[in-house]
Amino acid sequence: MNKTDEIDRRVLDVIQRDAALSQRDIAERVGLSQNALWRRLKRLEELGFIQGARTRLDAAQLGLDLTVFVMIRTRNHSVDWAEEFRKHVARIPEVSEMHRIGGEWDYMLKVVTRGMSGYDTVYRKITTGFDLDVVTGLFSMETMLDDRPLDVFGG
Amino acid sequence: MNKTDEIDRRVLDVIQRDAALSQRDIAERVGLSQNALWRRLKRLEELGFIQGARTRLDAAQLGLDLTVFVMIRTRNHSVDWAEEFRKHVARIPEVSEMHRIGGEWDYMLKVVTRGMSGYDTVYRKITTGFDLDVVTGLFSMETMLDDRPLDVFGG
DNA sequence: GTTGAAACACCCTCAAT
DNA sequence: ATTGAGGGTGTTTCAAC
Repeated sequence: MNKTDEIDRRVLDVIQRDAALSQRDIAERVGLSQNALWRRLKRLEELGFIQGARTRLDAAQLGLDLTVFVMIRTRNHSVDWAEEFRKHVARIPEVSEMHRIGGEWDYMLKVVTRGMSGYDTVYRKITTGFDLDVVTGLFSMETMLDDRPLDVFGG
Repeated sequence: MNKTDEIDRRVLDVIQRDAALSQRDIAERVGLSQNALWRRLKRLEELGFIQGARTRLDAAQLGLDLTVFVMIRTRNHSVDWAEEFRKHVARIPEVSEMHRIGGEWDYMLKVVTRGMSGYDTVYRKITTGFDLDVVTGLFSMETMLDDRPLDVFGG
């Protein structure tokens, strides 16, 4: 990691786990004064380590009870087609991630939606207007670990 | 969705996109007074819709430049074994998600780590001490969409 | 649901060390 | 790097409507 030391990592780890902490509390946890912490936070923001904060919602409580990983093989492998496909998928709010992957498949999407009928709707949206070779879903039966913090240390 | 109306959904959508907004700003966006918004937020927290806030960090800037989806087939399918395996995987900080899935594979893990050498280390950690039948990695060549907000509306 | 106000906590900046 | 302090902003809780 460039231009950061151990204390910076600890700061980043604390705030990535809880964005609601006051600067006073963060400072106490990492062993800095509130003033010194403020300057570090400002620097870390300017350097681009910090990308804003999000409130986490309970997906199940919102009725979003089904997670499906969608594997896609395409016939077209041009860069332009890929970007068009990305824009198309970006318009589907149930898609939480999209990766271009290597090997047997070309794309992998993570879909979080409302039951099988919700997935059916998403499936239709994904495939509409694009020439996809194979589309198959891997259904999550149980989310055992979800959305954990990044491994700020180590490495 | 239970016990929530359209305004609640709008509140949740606003705060899931930006946890740093003031109550005054949120209230203005959803068309409430700050006071009324405060009561709604408190209620939404009590009902469990809100699960706290996280600061988002730039993975690439932290050196976390490789995402791998690890597909695992096991020989043991008992509930106890699954829980032991979950605890084992939960101790590996590079694993950001873990799902028990149906079909050809048994588990799918999302790993975010530092290059191929980082993945090799994680691979060894995952497989140490557990009798896994097949372990294969799907490597993300490009993250096209990442960590998008939940689909609060729709459905 | 609303406005207004009071009490308090927090953020940001500056001065001094 | 630290403490201390001041002004501005945000949060929380009232009272009154």
